[in-house]
Parts: sequence; C-alpha cells; structure tokens
Amino acid sequence: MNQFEGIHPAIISKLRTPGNFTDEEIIEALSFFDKRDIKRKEFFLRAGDICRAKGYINQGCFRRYTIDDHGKEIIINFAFEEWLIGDLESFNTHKPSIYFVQALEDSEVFCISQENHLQLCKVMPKYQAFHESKAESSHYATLKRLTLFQSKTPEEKYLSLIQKYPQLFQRVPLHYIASYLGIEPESLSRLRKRLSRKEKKS
Amino acid sequence: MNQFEGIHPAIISKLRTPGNFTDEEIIEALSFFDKRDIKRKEFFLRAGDICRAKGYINQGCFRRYTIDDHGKEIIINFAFEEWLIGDLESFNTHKPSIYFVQALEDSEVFCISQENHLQLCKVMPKYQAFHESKAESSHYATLKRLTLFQSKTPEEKYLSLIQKYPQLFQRVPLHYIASYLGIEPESLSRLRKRLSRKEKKS
DNA sequence: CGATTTTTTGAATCATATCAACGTACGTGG
DNA sequence: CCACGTACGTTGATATGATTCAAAAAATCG
Repeated sequence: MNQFEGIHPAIISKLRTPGNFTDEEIIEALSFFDKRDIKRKEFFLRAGDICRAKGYINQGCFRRYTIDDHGKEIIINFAFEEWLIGDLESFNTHKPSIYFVQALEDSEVFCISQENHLQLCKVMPKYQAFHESKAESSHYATLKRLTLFQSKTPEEKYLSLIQKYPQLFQRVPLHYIASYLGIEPESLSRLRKRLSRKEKKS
Repeated sequence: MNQFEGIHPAIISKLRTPGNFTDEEIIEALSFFDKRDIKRKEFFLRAGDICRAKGYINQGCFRRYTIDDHGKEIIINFAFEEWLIGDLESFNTHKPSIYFVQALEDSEVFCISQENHLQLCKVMPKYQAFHESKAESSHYATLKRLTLFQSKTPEEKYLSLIQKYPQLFQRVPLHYIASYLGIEPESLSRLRKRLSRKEKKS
C-alpha cells in the first residue's frame, strides 16, 4: 500500500495525520530515531535516572508510576501505540526523573535521543512544532484530568475511564487501574460488582 | 532605589530575576502591557469567552474555577501577586474557555493581548523563552499536583497546602479552599477541628 | 504443573457526604 | 451608626462508601 508498510506503521500514521508531514519528511525524521525492543516488565526509564530519550510506542503498552513516601506505587498513566513515553520534565531539564516507565507487554519503541531531538528540531521546524503542540495538549489534558479527580467520586472516575479508554481493560490488570484511579484494588473490585448489579436491574 | 519603584514592582521583580531581563528589556516589554484594575468579584475571564489576554497580577488575588455537570463550582487554583492569570489553552487555541477567573480582592493586573504577545515574542525572543518556560513548569507542577490528589487523603492534601501556601488562608475563604481540595466545606471544618485537637495533645 | 500474580470476599473501622440548622461576621443601605 | 440581609463557618445525625487486614479463589506465566 505504501513504502512504509510493515516497517513502523504506528509512528507513520501519527506523523502523517496530526503532524501533517509529507512522506519525504517522514523518511528524514525517522532517520533520527532508533528502534528498540523492550520486553514485558523491563524499564524504559527508572526514577533517579535522567531521561535521555523520548520514545514513540509502535507496539505494546507501558505504565508510568512513581513511588510515594510510604513506598507505594502510584500509577500516573498508561501508554499505548502511537503514544509518547518518557519524562518530558527530565528530558528538558536534564534532572533525574521521579518516574518509572515499565513495559506491560513485549513492546517496540522508536526512540530519539536528546541530541537527535535537538538536531531534528533544528533541521525540521515542523517537527519542533509537532513536539511542542504535543506537550501543550498534554498539559491541557492533565489539567482536565486533575479537575476530574477533584470533583468526581471513584465510581464516576471509573465510568469516565471505561468510556474513554474501553480497550484499557483488555490490556491492563485491574489493580493497576485501581492505582491510577487513586483507590485500593479491593475497592475497585467492589465498585465493579456494585455497577454490574445495577446493570442487571436495568 | 530604581527607576521602576512605585510603578509596577511585582511584575518587574519577576522579569528581572527568573527571566533575567535587563532594565532596558523590561521597559520595552512593559510597553506591550496594559494596566487594568479589577474590583472584587469582577471577572478577568468567563467560561464561554475566548481568552484574548494574559494577565500578570501586580496586586490582588484571583480564583479560577469551572462548573461541572451538576452546576457545582470546582476551584482549579488561586493566583496572587506575580502570577499569571487567564486560560493558556483558550489563549493559544482561540477556542472558548471553560474557566471563570474572578477577583477575590480589588486587584491590579498587567495585561497583554494576543496580538501584543505575538509581537513581543517576535521582537524579543527572550520573552518568548520566558513565556514557554513558564508554561512548561506549570505543566510539571500540574502533573505533580495530580499525583498528590491521586495518592493522598484530604488531610494530607490540606497539610501539604498549608505548608506550601500558608498565606492562602489569610486571603481566601475556607469554603473555596475546600473546593480546591475536592471536599465539602463541612468536611474541611471537621478536618481542621480534628487537627487542632491533635496539635493540643502534642 | 507449580508458583506467582491477580481478583474477590468478609468483617470491622473510619472518613466523607448529605441535609438541616444554627451562630457569627461582614458590609451595605437606610 | 444601626439594622438587616447575605455570606461564611460550624455542628449534629445519619448513611454510604473506602480502607484495612486477612484469607481464599481464580487466572496467568514459565
């Protein structure tokens, strides 16, 4: 169908449509990336390390989490095909990250180092704009998610999540989702039971 | 002490120190701003409107909030001297905002319109860098606040807030703080009572 | 298959939400 | 300057849902 077919389809479609890149630009941009295989449970980034590369997921699934004062894992988010992984703050400031980014499945990621990223931004302003607009919209999304957390009950948060990302539940263990929702696994289990009873009645 | 004394001290100090602007640059940059007085309870921005200006608070205090599906106000944040107000998302995308930004005291704000902002970014790259780095660090702060919300009890959130912004409690009604913390005013009242009892014992 | 991970269930406890009511403080207009 | 009304904060009673600790059941991985 096209010259990229079978090579790295996910990243291509992302650059082509929202980024509005031409095929020539895509080829050039991709030459700045390295393909990396990351096995289930392996880490793309560990807290304490400086994030020296950004990764676009071509295949697979990751979780980002941090560890609180009591040693408990707090899941910040999940990431799937075509998403960006890493820690932009550490990537940009060159300071150690507080996040772990771990594969939940055997995954394939296209990585771009800090040096290549700067270089590519220089030679291709369109890429820089692409990257900046990603960072911006991520900011807006985070703020909206914060508002959701602030004003909704766990049940409402759960329903909103299942509506927005139904595929999440096929790929991610429930106790991770519980952490993402800010509740205990037991509570999520009971919440789901409650909801399924309600469903039956209606 | 200096040529700006008494004119608009708050914004000056902000540009001088974290922005590393020279006095000449400060004078030039300020010519792109308009001073605006906003009385208590008046709005800098209303949901539904497009945010056409950013404002640096020189004097006063604001709250930003949105209204949820049930008509309830959700307070996103407060802002004081030297802080930026408005809605960056609406400012950048030219889409209607979902936020209200309302003065909690009679206030004085230095405003820069979209046009002047673009112009100033063009003629003074240092200003653009300043603005972008603000936006970035705001993003990182939002993500950290989200993590706090996700993993901490209301009591921990309250303690963390009072530790970080003790001056908040002198200027903002408690029921607004409750909304910011994502709890009901009654719960905040009881939480504070509980804590003051604990304090006495120790 | 065995071991580990994940999910569910039970029981006791605790915190928050809700609805209602009361007291207090504040500021505006008469 | 006082009085009234509105905004703010507190308290009480009750119900609901989340946490915790413990254990068992179910699913998954190697």
